[in-house]
Amino acid sequence: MVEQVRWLDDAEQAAWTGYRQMKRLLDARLAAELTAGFGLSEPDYDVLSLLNDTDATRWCLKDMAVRLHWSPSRLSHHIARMATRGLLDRLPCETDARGTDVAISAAGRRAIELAAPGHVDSVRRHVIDQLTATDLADLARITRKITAHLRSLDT
Amino acid sequence: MVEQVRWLDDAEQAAWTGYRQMKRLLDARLAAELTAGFGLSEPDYDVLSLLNDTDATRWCLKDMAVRLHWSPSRLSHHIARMATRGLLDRLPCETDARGTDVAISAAGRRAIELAAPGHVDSVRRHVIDQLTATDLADLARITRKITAHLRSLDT
DNA sequence: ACAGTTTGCATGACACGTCAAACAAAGGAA
DNA sequence: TTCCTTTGTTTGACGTGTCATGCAAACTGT
Repeated sequence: MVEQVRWLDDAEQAAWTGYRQMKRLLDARLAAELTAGFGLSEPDYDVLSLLNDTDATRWCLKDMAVRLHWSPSRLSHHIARMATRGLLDRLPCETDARGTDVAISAAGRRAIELAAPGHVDSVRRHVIDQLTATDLADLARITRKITAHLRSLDT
Repeated sequence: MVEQVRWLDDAEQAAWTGYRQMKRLLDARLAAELTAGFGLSEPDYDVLSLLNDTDATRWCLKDMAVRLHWSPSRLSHHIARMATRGLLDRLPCETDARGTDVAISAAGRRAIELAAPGHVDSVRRHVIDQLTATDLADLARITRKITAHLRSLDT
């Protein structure tokens, strides 16, 4: 007995393929501008923003992973890559001998402070400025619904 | 002279971070269900869908790349990987000795016909069913605006 | 016909992210 | 204490996507 498949109708297709196309083009564009202008990837940007914007001078990986919503493995790999580039320093955690702390380096601070205005400008030009206030509210509402649904599946 | 940076206000932040979070969670979820259920990745799915849904028994890489909006390099890499898994066959193009044609294999056809209903169901459960008809129209409109803007930059 | 350019694709090096496995330190129960 | 489990991190293998490069076939102008 084959279950009936409900394929997507035109309106559903328009939303879904629209999302997929926007995602591909937008991510490529933002990554390209960030890399070309400042030699940073989006993950680099996220890590450095966290380290630069908060008062804490050091973060342990565990807390960073939660804050960034990254897997521990991903964070470990990425921190290792960034450390070899001199963007940050790894230090042994003082309160837990298993842990590793991360601190932003002078080069990392220079990089993020140079890149931040340009990246915000990219987001503004390619996203915010293309949409009305209503669009922005709609997008926030839509993404909130789907995000909430997906988070509820993991509990 | 430092230019003034217009950081994102709350409404803009809500839309932008909402999009980024949804993207990460949604992509991870859909990829996981597709892989776990059918051993296909999303790129696999896109390629096989194209080969299976159209009347043409073979496609040349060039045309596929345009149709999928993929870079030639990406397509070449991916076709190579899929060919080693037996999902499709590579044939010399008959009208252009430089070209390569691709045809779906029996295994590839089985895979896509098995996976398609499940994948559509994933999309329906995690996206379509979470949104109202208004949401879907809003999403289509928003993505169309941004996609059109980004495409206009490449011309 | 021939030289120069363009086109179609393959390849290698690399960055990114996932999973599974490994490991030492920490914590808890006896 | 001793044992067992959990936790924090690292590592390796792999799939994926990008860029730069290489190369042969196709095209173009003379």
